Formats: sequence, C-alpha cells, structure tokens
Amino acid sequence: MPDEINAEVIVVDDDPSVQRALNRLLMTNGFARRIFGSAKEFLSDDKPSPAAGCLVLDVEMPGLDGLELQAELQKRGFRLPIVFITGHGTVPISVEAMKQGALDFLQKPFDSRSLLDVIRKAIEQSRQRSSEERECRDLELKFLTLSTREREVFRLIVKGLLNKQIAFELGIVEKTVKVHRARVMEKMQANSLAELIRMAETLRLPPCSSAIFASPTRAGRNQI
Amino acid sequence: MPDEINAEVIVVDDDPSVQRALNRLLMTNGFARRIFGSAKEFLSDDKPSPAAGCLVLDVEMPGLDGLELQAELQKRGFRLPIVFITGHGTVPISVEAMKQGALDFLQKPFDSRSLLDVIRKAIEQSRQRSSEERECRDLELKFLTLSTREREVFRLIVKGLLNKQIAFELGIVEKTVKVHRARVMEKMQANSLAELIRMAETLRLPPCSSAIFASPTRAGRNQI
DNA sequence: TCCCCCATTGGACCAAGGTCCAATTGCCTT
DNA sequence: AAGGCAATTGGACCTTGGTCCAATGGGGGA
Repeated sequence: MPDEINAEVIVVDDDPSVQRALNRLLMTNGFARRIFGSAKEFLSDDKPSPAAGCLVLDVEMPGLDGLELQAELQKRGFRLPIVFITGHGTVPISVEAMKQGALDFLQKPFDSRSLLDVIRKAIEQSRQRSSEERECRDLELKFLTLSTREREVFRLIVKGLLNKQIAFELGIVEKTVKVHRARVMEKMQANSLAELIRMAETLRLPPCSSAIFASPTRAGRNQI
Repeated sequence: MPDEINAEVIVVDDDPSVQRALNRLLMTNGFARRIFGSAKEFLSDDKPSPAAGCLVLDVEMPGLDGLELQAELQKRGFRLPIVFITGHGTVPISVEAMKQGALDFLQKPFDSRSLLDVIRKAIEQSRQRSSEERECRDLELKFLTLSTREREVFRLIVKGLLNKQIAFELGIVEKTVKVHRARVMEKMQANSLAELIRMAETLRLPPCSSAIFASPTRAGRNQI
C-alpha cells in the first residue's frame, strides 16, 4: 500500500546500522527514500529534491551536524519539513531545532510507530506547502508577462483607484488606462476584479510595495 | 526607562526565591509584572489580561504544571506568548512545549540577559498580534451591523459576481442589489471594491464559507 | 397601536468600466 | 533598414455601477 506516492523521505545519518534500520522501516511502509551518510554527501547530491517529502536528520554527525545542515538548507531555500533524531540530545539543542522550524525532535530510543507518524505528518505538510507554492509561482509567471506600464496600472487598481485617478497618477489619458487594465485582466487570467485583488494579495504586492514592481530593463520584451 | 509601556510580564513559579529574583530583575528593567505561585492562582485571577505582554512559566509546579497550564490557556483562547523556565527539563518536554507554540524554553541556570531578551521579543510579538486582532475585531463589529441580505450580497460581491448575477442568484431585481451593495460599502466603511475584498479576506470569509454568514434570528435589529 | 427598520422595487441619470476598430510613436531585435 | 511590440490615444457604443428621490409591505419593539 504505497500511501505516500510522489513523496520521498530523505535520511541523513552517519551510523550504518541506523541507515539500515531506517531503510528497512521506510521500505516496508511503502516510502520512497534516499539515504545519505553525511550532510556533505546530501548537499552535493544533484538529483532534484522531491516536491513532497521530508528530511530525517541525525543531530550528531561528523562534519556539518544536523542543526548546521538545517541552517544551511534554510539559507538555500530548501523547504522540506525536518524531523530530527538523536542519541544524545540536550534541551538547548532541541529547543534551537524547534525554533528553527523543525517539525519534531525524537530521542532514541523511539518506537518506529512514532517516527512513522511524524513522517506522515511531515509529508502531508510538505504537500500542502508545495501546492501553495506552485499556485504562487503560477501567479508570478503570469505577473512576469505584464509590461512595466501594466504593472503600474495593476498596482493602482489594487490600491482601489478609479481609472480616471490612475490616469492622472500616471500622467496619461483615461482611455489608455482602460487598455492596460483590460490587458492586465487578460494576462493575469482574472475573471473579476475580486479575483485580481486576491491575486495581488497572494503575490504579496499589497497597495504599497513598489519594490516588486522592478521592471524589465525597459518596457517590453518580457513575455516569458 | 520604562521601555515596555502597557506590557505586562506574568510570572508563574512556585519557588519563592525565583519569584523574588524575577520580580527584582523585571522591576529594575522597567517591566510591569504580576507574579503567581501556582497555575490555579493565576487562572483564578480576575484582573483582565493585558493587551500586550508575555508569560514566564515554570515547568515543574505542584498542581497544574507549566505545560498543562499552557494547554489550558490555549483552550481558553488566551493568547500571550509563553516562555518556559525549568530546573530539570527534558528533551521531550521542551519539544512538546515548543510544538505547542512556546516562544522559548530556558534551562536554569540562565543569565538574566537571555531571559530579558526573550521577554522583549515576546512582548513585541504580542503587540503585533494584538494589533492584528484588534483590527480584525473592528472589522467583525462592522460586519455585524450588516443585515442578513446585506451579508449575502457581500458574499456574492466578493465572489466576483456582477450585480445582475447576484440578483438572479438571490431571486431579486438588480436594482435591489445595488441598494444592498451601497449599504454594504457604507457600513463596512470601504472606500473601494478593492478594500472591501481585502476586508473579506481579513474576515476569512473567502468566496465559499457560508457558515460565518449565520444571521441574526431574523433580519434586522442588528445594529451594534 | 404606532414607529422604525429591513427588504423590496421603480425611474431617472450620471459616472465608470469594457469592447471594437484604428492609428501613431519609439525602442529593440533581426 | 525592417519588423515587432510596448505605449499611447481617439471615437463610438454598450454594459455596469452608483446615486437621488420616492414608495410599499411586514415584523418587532416601545
């Protein structure tokens, strides 16, 4: 019963016996898995990271330890939920790991049930997050097809201005605003103003930030 | 230098010497504070909880311990950030506390600097959250002044429907929809459709949930 | 019972948004 | 140099949204 389709559990632990045990446990429970003996080994792996899944990290490892690996991954924008396992964890270490966003921190010995439960939870969470991220990326792609002018108009529409006010703001005629506006709706594939505004929210370009509106070198040349 | 105006630090610890030490530490650093010897004592206190501030909870206490108190407060909707301090904490306990949303978990002995830093951070966080909550409550109050019909129209507007479609949906004439719509804008004090839609987002009544639209027993009589 | 408020509708009218067709200017790439 | 696209504007026309004034029916509270 492969209840975890498309998801992959990535294990990083330097202890071969733990590797074997986890491998068997995950295998018999139908999880796709990838096992590494060190942070370095994992970081230099060039297979693309799975869309859904989770990391199971040992805390104590030669080279980069589990928490350092967590920090490094955070820096790189790697987003899978992390579950720590440890033989000699301390309170400060576990607290630090949790503050940095770890999903759980298990001390050996733990029963495999607990670990599997946590892993399932992690995978579900990663699924949810990845679908949100995909949605957001889709929006961003559409946003990128907008020309400079269209982005400005977009911003002012979301701000709640009337076409007339937008025209004044930009020093152009209302007629032109209408043209841009129509194109914004079309390119963003918005069926209503309400939808367009929610898109802006999702893109986190609420009525202020103009930084994101950084435009292509010049207008144009920016479809895809 | 009372740098923590309006904020209050609530301490719950059964050890009198800790109470005294924390009291002095907080006092000399200009924090308003309230100190309790047990969870029970704190829970039965009838002074209103401060808008901003934080809780400093001892983990080991007779009666309800720190974590149980945390759970109880969560159940009651009490929302101040929690910082745990403990003499004999274990990894599982600290992890559980963090999973339940604690801001930090300090093991004695800790230097007072650390605690003060955490407390300041907690207070800032509580400030931010409380201002968000107030904003949300203000919106809810306005929403409550809407009549049943107005709420339905509100929902359909946010869904992106045209007046005509809303009219069809509700089995009334477009003219009537306009009236309701105008009243919605007025009562919600929205200056533009964009604003109204953002309000709906904040109220978390995105284009689906009709549960929240539970109306007054009958239409009317529902201003304030 | 009387009044208030909600819900509803009508008509008139203006403002704003959307669409279709058409055209000009300026920059960048080919 | 030529073509392409962005940016701009014009005009005509229709659809929507918003506002003002006015009116009716119904239910609940004072």
